[in-house]
Amino acid sequence: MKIASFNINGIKARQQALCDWLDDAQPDVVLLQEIKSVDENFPRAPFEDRGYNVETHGQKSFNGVAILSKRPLEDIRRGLPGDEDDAQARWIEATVTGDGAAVRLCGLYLPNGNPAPGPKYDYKLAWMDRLRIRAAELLAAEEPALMAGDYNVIPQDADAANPAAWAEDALALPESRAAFRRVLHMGFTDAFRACHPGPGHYTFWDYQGGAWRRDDGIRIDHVLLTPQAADLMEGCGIDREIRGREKPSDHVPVWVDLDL
DNA sequence: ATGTCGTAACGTTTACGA
Repeated sequence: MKIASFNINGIKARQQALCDWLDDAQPDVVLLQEIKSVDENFPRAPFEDRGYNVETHGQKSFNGVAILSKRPLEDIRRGLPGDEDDAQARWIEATVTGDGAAVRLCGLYLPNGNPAPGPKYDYKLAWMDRLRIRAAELLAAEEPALMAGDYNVIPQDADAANPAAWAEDALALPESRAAFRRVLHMGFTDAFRACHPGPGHYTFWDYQGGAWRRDDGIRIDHVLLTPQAADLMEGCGIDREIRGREKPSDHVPVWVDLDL
């Protein structure tokens, strides 16, 4: 089962590009971030026509996450637990069952956090602490599960073409990296790193300054696997090529193939 | 030339978030 994560930067603007990629890549599941749409306005038809079930958790203008799945989605939950006053749509969960096993899917859009320091950075770190608590619950279940999405964290200098340019940025500050490591070290596998060690692999290139042309990218979209999911991994990749297409998102998909 | 893009709004332009 091919499961992908893709920050599409606006579903209205990306509908055609997303459909073109779906037709090429044929993922079984896609976890979407930054749909920038309320649920009522999400264009479901082009995806349902392609055989996907669609579940959204949107808000007006900003953020918003969704799941597309060729197999039925069960036990859907919206919102990251731990703060009932948090109105930002950044988390959605569902279970999908393969031929053998089931996997719990968590799609996330972690706060950017800039400018740091400041209230937005405080919100990012608080959100990461809530993520850690939900992650601990997933591990305790001892079942296949994954948390995939735009983490807005550059884990190590090797995950940036120009790490010096990001040194003071909320995506790379030591506290951001420590919070990400804290989750990883509980027992998750960074799926892409497990398959592809070494530098030069990115999932985001800024629209500005010719970042794509210069390959000035960063790796901030991640798939974290519980041990039971990691044992099922048959491959992982980044669909880098689509960043060069017409009207691209500034992110590209990262995917994992699980033997479910 | 704050150099790009997407979204919303008292819209033919500005503000915000990224």
